[in-house]
Amino acid sequence: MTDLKTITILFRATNTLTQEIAHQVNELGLSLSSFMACEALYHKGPLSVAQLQSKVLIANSSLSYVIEQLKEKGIIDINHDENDKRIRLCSLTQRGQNMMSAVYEKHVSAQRVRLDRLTPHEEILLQHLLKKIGLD
Amino acid sequence: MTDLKTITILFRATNTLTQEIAHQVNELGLSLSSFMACEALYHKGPLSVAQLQSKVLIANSSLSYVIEQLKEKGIIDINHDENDKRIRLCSLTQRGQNMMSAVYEKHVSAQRVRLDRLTPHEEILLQHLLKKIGLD
DNA sequence: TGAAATTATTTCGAATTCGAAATAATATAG
DNA sequence: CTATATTATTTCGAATTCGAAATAATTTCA
Repeated sequence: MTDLKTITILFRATNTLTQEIAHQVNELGLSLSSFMACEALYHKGPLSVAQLQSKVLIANSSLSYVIEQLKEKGIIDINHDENDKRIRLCSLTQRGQNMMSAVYEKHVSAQRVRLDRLTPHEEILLQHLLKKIGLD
Repeated sequence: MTDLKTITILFRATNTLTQEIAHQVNELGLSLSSFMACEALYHKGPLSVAQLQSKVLIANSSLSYVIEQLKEKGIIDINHDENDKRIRLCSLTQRGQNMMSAVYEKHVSAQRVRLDRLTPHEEILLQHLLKKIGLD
């Protein structure tokens, strides 16, 4: 192998999924980044800005903007950590919780339709291969 | 399989590569999208805006902006098609050609270091699996 | 202790991206 | 032929993203 065909295919596949998910969450009035932040909070509970950043894969300055958006929409709350006043903890509001429970299963099934083109064995294999090239 | 772990891993891997490539091409004063456009022209020769769009994976309105940037930098030329005056053909200028030949091999080797963590057999397999989930 | 380094987060201005509407040229159907 | 539909591309304004610098709190260590 001497070319970058694999990267082309990787970018294309990611782009297809990204567009599809973005289109779906845009109908909730959320950007993809906002939705990913909500997803993380939905699964992990309250997280600091830095912890969120490691999930959402955008620059810290961009995340500040995203958090502001979610706060304005009443989807998340922000509380400062008692022990370390630099840290701001983000958590879903009741409204945010409700939105995610109303929507998340549908989101999963829609994406699983795609992933289920692979056998379980193939899917594990794909994860394994992607991790190999994706680690820093 | 019932979760979206695979998508998480996919997005992460793509993000890692994207960041790395973007960082490298930013040093040439190019955005990732601009570089991808140049890459396509470097390999395929002159392309219409629509043909470029299918390579670069951004919205047509965004591509107009990217093309304008590249034109201003003297990296591409734009000529209208004789047969169909709607079509604008983009091609690398001599300056653009020179830039790409000076840079492209280094770009490939840098990315191949990553991809060579896979055996050739694994790489083919990865391509195959990604195509399965990535097709529309 | 207390100055210097580190960590967490935000602010700022600029660059990139988007979707929807506009423009312009070509193709099609009546 | 000519009105209509389709195709190729750009324009517009708004949203999102970025990197670098700023701010603020905590830790380190001399």
